[in-house]
Amino acid sequence: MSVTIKDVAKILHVSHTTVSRALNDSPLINPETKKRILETAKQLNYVPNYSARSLVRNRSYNIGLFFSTMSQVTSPGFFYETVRGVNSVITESYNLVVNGIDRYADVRTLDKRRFDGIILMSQSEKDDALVSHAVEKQIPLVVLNRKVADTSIVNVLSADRQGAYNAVVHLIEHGHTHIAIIEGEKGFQATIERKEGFLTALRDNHIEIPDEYIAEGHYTMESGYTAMKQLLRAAHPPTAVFALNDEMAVGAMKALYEAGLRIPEDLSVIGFDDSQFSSFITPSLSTVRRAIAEVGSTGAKKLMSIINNGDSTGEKIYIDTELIQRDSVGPAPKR
Amino acid sequence: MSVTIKDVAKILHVSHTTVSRALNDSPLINPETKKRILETAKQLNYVPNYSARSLVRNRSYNIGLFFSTMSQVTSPGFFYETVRGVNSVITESYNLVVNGIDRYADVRTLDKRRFDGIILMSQSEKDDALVSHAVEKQIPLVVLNRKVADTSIVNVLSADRQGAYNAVVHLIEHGHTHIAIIEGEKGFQATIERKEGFLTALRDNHIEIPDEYIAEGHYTMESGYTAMKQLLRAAHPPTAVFALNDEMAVGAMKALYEAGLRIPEDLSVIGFDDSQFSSFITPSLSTVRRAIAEVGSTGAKKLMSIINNGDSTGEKIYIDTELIQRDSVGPAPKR
DNA sequence: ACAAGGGTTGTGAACGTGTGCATTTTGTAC
DNA sequence: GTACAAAATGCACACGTTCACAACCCTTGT
Repeated sequence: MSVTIKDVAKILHVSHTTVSRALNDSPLINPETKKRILETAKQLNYVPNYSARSLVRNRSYNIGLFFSTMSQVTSPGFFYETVRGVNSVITESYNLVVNGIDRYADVRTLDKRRFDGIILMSQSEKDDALVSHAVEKQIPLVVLNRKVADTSIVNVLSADRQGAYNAVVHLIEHGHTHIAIIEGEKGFQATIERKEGFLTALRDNHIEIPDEYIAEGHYTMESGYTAMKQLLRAAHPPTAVFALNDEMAVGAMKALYEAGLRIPEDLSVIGFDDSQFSSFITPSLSTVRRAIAEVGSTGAKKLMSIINNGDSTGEKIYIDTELIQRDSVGPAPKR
Repeated sequence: MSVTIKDVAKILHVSHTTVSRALNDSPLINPETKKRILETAKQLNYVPNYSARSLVRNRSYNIGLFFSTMSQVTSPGFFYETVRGVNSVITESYNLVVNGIDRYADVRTLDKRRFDGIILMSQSEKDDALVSHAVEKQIPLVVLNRKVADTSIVNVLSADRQGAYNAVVHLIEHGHTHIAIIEGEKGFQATIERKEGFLTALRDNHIEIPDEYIAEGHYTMESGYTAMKQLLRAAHPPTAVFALNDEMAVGAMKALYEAGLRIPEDLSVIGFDDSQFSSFITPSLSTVRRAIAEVGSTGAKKLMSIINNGDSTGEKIYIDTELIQRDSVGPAPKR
């Protein structure tokens, strides 16, 4: 059926061992015979049988990229960037297997022999079952996006706190001193980090934040809309709003639009995430871009080094964010 | 190291063959011993070695999902929906391997033993190299999104023509008779299909279309913007515009906004694709949603049936689109 | 008691590749 | 030419599983 190393061997009157050595450029082979072998292998269109190779080498050549769930990922852009980042560093001899971990009935069937290593884009604490399983079974693992307690594993995270800090400084540099925040879902790591950055930036610049400048949100457009309405009812309405993600920023903009306020002349808005739509809305939305693809690629690089070199010192790596300046932020209006 | 069927066999004083039979629920086994074996297998946390199984069964248990390229996919939403759709029908025993075919130096290294079947989300004619290779090597193949000449292979396509037809009928039902089109990149299959639907709808309703209602576009926001400006300079400007994708629709809306025209009071706009941002802009954009996830899932089902049942009659399957009604379409203004 | 036959289990080879060790060939120095 | 080392090659087994075939046990009918 398909051509094997034995077929190549037979043609050249050598043993299959020699052919094997030629294909793996072993030092134990005459360069000339090696050349001959490689030539006829190519000519015969030889392709190694990965199953056989995997069996004897005890390597699957599969890298698992798992999301908490496949049916409700954070956002399409988030998903795409992650896959793209990881994919860019995985070499041709490896297969990148993408799945949601909720698709596996039992994480314990995830075997070292089925995956040489696992990259987990974690969005929920439920993933900890997989994490501890991998640790126990000594499957090389890198966790992206969500900080995990175990210090022995590699964690790649977006520096959301610093990004939020920069966003708020950006507002301050435009003269704003009345800056409100629309928070995200309570308890989420992202919410905590981003709010922390917000508060620190204000503190560093000696700006106080009254309670009425803090509005609740749930990362949805609707919640941003109602939050903004609430903020506008404040005794001294803010001149700038920092929404913890872009969806809420859009909701806030809708509320401002309805209230007859202009952006950014009357009020500046800045979001977080740089969602795809941010550049399409009017005015285009200033925001903070998380380098998701870079999170994926550095995670993948780390994983490959763990697999190949066996270095498994856990660490936490932070990937810088980028401030995206568009049209929704302007100078603070005179009072 | 890890537990094999021989380990299980040794404990129960049976042969490894018996264990194998138990695990594959073969009829050639006593239900009672089978039960005993399954129990201890579970207890030992036995996981089958896929490499070994693959080797002897000549099956990789890998399904390849290939995009033309990974670095510049049509849109994040498109990518995500595709993967999600395919993933939803792939069972746990299979690995879904995602990649761009440009990552493979030579498509001929794509082997039947490495992939039991391939799903190709095709966006370019360059993919034909892979198609013909798969046909030649008899690798089960399903091509999504792009019509391919070879009638022997399964093709799953979005019914763009019918979707465009419905969109235009939707405008006509709102009383519009002066309807313009912003075209997409010349030569693209999608452009041809959508324009065809547009023209047929007008013809069926005895509406003429003057040349000045046909504007060129390139699927970008900028091109939609300039196209709209051109359309507004017409002797009798249209009351409705059909943009062949959402990006161009947004560009058109920006041009209308600058011209002081209201949407949909003065002019209605409808797009195509239901991009993520369509619901976030103001006014929210009416559009046509392609059921990408369904394209993926039906393609995957077809592939699995080819793999398992060997039925390989080529066919072209069209997946219906869905008209998404939002706020950018209203009744035609009185003249 | 014995043959027939169904049900259940075991034996041994095979899948394609890599590797430790033995063997042969080549090269070098005397 | 011989001795020895180094280089190159071959042999045989291993990896974990499946499968064809043989072997065994037990029931049933004569």
